[in-house]
Amino acid sequence: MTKKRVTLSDVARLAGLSTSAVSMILTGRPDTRLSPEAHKRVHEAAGQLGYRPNVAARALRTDKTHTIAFISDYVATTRYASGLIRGALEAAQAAAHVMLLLETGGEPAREVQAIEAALDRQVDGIIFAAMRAREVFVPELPASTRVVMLNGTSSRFGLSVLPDEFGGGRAAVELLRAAGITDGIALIGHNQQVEHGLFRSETVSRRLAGIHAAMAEHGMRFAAEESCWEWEPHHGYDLVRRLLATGQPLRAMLCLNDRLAFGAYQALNEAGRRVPDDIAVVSFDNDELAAYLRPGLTTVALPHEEMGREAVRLLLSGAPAAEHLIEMPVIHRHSLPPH
Amino acid sequence: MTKKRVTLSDVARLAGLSTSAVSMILTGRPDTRLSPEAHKRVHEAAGQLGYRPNVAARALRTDKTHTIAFISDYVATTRYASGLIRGALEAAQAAAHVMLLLETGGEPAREVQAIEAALDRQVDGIIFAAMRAREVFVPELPASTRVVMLNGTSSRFGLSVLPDEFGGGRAAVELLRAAGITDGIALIGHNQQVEHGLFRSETVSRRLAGIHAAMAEHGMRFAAEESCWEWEPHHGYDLVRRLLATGQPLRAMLCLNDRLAFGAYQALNEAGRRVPDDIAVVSFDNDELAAYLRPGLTTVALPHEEMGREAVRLLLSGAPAAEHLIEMPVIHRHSLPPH
DNA sequence: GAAAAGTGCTGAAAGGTTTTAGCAGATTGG
DNA sequence: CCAATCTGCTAAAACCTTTCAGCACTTTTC
Repeated sequence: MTKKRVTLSDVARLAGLSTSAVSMILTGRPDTRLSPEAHKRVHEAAGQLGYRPNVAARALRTDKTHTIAFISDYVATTRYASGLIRGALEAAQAAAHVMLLLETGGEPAREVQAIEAALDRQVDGIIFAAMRAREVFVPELPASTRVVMLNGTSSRFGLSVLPDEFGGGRAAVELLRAAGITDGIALIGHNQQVEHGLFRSETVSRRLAGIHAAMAEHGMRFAAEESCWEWEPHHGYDLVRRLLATGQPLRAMLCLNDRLAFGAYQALNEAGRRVPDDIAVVSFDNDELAAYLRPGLTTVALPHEEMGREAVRLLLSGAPAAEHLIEMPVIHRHSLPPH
Repeated sequence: MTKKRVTLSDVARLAGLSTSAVSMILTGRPDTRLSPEAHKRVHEAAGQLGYRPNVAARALRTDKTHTIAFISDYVATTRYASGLIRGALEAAQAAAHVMLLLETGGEPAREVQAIEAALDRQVDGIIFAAMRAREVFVPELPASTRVVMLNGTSSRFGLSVLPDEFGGGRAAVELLRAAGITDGIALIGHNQQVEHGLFRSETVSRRLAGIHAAMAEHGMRFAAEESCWEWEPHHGYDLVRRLLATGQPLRAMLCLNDRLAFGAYQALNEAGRRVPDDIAVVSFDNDELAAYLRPGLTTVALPHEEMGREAVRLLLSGAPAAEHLIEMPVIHRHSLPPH
């Protein structure tokens, strides 16, 4: 019933060698001088017994666990999380590592607990993920611990992975231009406070900066800028309804995220305006929603999976502190008129 | 720079006791006879040094790691995953455990790898989660390993957690009755094959069984049953469009999931039918979508978080093999007429 | 009043691995 | 031919914890 695990010394016994020899051969140390014959015997014995090294024992000796910790503030509240997690998981698996998932709810006390839990298990590195990009508080940590910030920044840890929001902002404007739309554009979700960095995330202000840079470059101006604090569908709905009621002529809506765009669709629909013929819509994030809308929403995607992958690559590669920007690809669907 | 970790013997030295004594005191063994004085000194020393036990060393000795593995076929493809994961994470944390996340893509080879990776780390138990409830293939495993199936079943492991789909199906029908709707109901997404268990998941057929049981009980019959294989928004859209074109009088749509309902809304909208006044909609899952629709979609929720929580509770409690059904709560929004 | 149980603690073993130092014999360099 | 180097391998230490057996008494039990 309770089959004992097969250990190094079992293999050694079967191969007729010492455990040291077996260890060296199995771990593939380069400078070893053991005979090819010995190698063969050991591998055969290991295979035959189905030997698997005991990670705890190995960790004790080497301080390496082939395990990383993914500590995030929220995992489920936002659909964004799963992309980051999946990307990270994929890269970890590719590097033969395993991933510990920890959630803190953004509470400092739980952050400390999570870090301790991770450190106790001697993880090889920690990824700190924020679901909304922001400056993140990170508790005290031994200097030797490798850390990368994912979708967030920290003054203490310079190695971070962020979406290239500035480029994404530009891309959205270029999309409109390419469709021949240079005026009658409304910006939905814009928020004055954001630009001044008083409240919201760093990345959103970069998104706006990219948008404004591209507009200025081509001498374009928004026909309207509608602000709101939160970016949920009903905010988009309210904003666009109000905007349409003004009777102002409009050719496009540039929504700051897909949920706002979703609300915008609802309002446009109610008003009998057809997308994209009467009015075009461009947005950000590539939420799951975007594909469900009719017509499909053209949007500048948050490259969550790629960000997750890059984060663990950086973590494991020993890269120096730097800010890594991941391109935001545009997802072409049908909310822009063909050109 | 490289501060060495503080170890048990550091604490022992400071407290003026042996490591054994310190170990006993710190692990809080009940039968120990060490003096209160000693307890005090040890706790003080440990606190002062910031001692944290080395989990690897402990695991080596005790075979307990306070770590569980969550092995799922897909984590990100479906939004369902995050609920399961969050629930599991929450319960694990509450029990001072930590969770390893592994993904297999449903491929047997990767399943084997995932299990080995977990076993190598001597996890205290494994949760096998399926994103679509189904019979799951689980590779060979030492008999001593505790396993619970989450949102799926396995012939080999009888301990499983599933949504109470039968009850959920009944609840949906009761919802319609309570709103005074007993005829003119269309079932959207129904699939003949499903009921015969030829293809799709066990749980979906239970959902249908619950629906039909409740209908039969009240002598109700569907005015229409529209079938399709996949349950994405555009399927719902097509189905409902076709159905409306028949001109058949209808009072409600019972959609088998929220994405179908989403498509149904689009088709109803286009046809100028108003929800819930002209026609009511009830659905299943409580997808994120459901809250975004206007009017909000009343739906019978998949209790993913609670399922995740229950799974780790069962895993850690040593419960015997059994099928645990979690109630599907109805989420009242505004797609049914008030009564 | 002898055996048993209690007291407060310690030394050593065990758990499975990696790594360092080293051992005897063979080969090479000068 | 002596020393140095190479060769193929092993013994033992180290990593940090938990647990078992015991020590040298004192107290209780019948």
